[in-house]
Amino acid sequence: MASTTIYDVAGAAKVSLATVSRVMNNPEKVNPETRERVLKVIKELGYRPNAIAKGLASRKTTTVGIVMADVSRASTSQLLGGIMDIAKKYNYAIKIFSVAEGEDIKDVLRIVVAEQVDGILFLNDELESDKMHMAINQIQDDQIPVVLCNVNYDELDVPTVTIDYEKATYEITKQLLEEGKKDIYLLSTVRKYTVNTHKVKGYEKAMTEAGLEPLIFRTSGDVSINKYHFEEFIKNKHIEATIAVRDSIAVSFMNIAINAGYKVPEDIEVIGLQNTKYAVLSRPNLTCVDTPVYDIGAVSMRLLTKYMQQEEVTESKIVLPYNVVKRGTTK
Amino acid sequence: MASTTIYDVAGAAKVSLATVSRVMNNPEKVNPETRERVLKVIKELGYRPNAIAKGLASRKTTTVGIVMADVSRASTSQLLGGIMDIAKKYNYAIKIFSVAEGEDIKDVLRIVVAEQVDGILFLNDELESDKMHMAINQIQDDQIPVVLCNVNYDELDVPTVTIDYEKATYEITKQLLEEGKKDIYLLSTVRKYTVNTHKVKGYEKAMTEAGLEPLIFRTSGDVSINKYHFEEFIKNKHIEATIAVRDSIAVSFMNIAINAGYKVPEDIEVIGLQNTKYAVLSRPNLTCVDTPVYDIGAVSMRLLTKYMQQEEVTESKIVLPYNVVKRGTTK
DNA sequence: CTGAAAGCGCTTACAG
DNA sequence: CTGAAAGCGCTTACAG
Repeated sequence: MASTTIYDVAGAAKVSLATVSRVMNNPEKVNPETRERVLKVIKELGYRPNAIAKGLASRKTTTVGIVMADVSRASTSQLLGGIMDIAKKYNYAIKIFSVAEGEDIKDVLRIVVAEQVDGILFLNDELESDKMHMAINQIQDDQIPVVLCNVNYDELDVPTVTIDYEKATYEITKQLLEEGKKDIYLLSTVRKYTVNTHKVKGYEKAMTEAGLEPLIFRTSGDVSINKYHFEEFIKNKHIEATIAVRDSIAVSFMNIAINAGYKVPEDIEVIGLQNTKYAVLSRPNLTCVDTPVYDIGAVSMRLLTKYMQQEEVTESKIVLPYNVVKRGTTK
Repeated sequence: MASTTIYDVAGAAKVSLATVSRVMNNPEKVNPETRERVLKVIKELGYRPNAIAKGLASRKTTTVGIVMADVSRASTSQLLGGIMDIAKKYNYAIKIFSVAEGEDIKDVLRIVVAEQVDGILFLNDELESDKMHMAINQIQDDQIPVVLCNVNYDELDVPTVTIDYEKATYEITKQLLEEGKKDIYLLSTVRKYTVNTHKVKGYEKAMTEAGLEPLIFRTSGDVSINKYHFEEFIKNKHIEATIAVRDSIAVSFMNIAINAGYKVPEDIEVIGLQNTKYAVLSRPNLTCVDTPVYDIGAVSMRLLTKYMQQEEVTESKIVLPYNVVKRGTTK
């Protein structure tokens, strides 16, 4: 069954294809009566313009490209949730692209550009920083709007939507310090993500201001690996509180600590910096800085639509607010 | 900076655009010397064919459409992981579409079709069953290949990749029965997903065969809701074991049970039917039927490529194997 | 093996 | 307000 084209509609409505096109794109330029007649035929035939042909003729595909490292990561899929909802609202289609481990971002980008997207969203921060810089320069040469989503390179002048992870971590560390805690560890990852770098900075600032040496323990994001790290860690260190860059790391640590005989929060307080579903499935439930990942996705997509439609943008770097959710792992 | 077109390449290589096109699509039809010359220019100019123009001219977009209810659900994003990896391997681009709560699948489908995808993948089973049937009929009328991914409508003759949830649940229930357990509850959802229907069937079969009345407790997938359900549940029932359709439900139940004074697995055994990351972040770790969600995504994408490229397909309904991972919540 | 030409299904100045 | 025509960047028979 060949699908119906603009010619079919034009024929049935006894107008030229130009008029049908206008009815769809500039209805105000068409005589109301003609317009109604065409609209009726469109509905009868169930006509929908071929997006590919439209894209070629108008040189706008109404499609955005999303570049990410790993879809299955919880934050990525939540970002996607926000992005999809807003994209739907503004009638944008979404193409997704992954950068595999070891693959060159620039290669992926050339594909994205060849796919003729109207704008690009970079998700998260698992992509190597220096390559990202080059990649972004390249896109900007191509004149195609980009927004960075949940990642922040301070030194780059690129539209960005994120939260102030440094401040969040600084504040939560300070709260622990004010309670009189001293042996506060930051549980971070071995691999250096820019977002985690900001968290480390905020933590270090708070500790240093309090005259204390920062205590950072780096491990893997993989539970089956960090488990062993934590078993050693807990044996050898005196720990009063931990703040983890990811909830799953916080929960993994807490489970090991409790199994080793510690009480949470009485002996050790534990805090996560995300507020994912892990936080409400742990026992006790995890206190968290709540980072609005869905919103970051939604806002970044909205920002991108502004650039694509050449609307005026007053703020190109948007920082969303966060808040703290107190649960059972803190006093 | 306007991007380079096939004309630029043709000009620089002193051939016609037809030859450039052939070099890219049917290299064997081009004289080796000419081919090398063109290839060299392509590399120099960094030429990549405009995917949109190519799609229009060839009526193949090398793009697949993925239709889903909710990206942020863990199983969806894992399916996507498998899909993306295989799609990349076969050079397919991916467009994602969501069906919002209350939205008509047919409306979404008309968009998908207008976007000119070469094939469609339906993810999971959150879409209303009767509407799905109509939707699938519609696509098949449009002659566009479809594969169902991690969902199975027995009564529909549509290519499908899934696992045998009924058998898996039957077997795990039987194992508990053989240990002498009788008060074995199935924790399912209030909303009826087809996949869960299969799980219920397998469970009921095992219980009935053992001469026992099936014991099904239905609750919400939302932890903040099912928590209260479980508090009542545990007060009023005698429970020896539970099997949950989702890991998060299993963990949520287990936390309530332990807080109420029960020991797991001594008093109550708990089993999940997914094996997500939740299973290794619970205390104790959750015994699970391990369902290979990534693989389901990968295999379904591979199957779809076969249909799109008109390769011969020997099996249109693929059932992947699963296995059981014993951890701390069973004896 | 190679090129000229038609066509994919639209949009968009340009006339009228 | 409407239509004829050119063009978007490719592919693909058809000749040669």
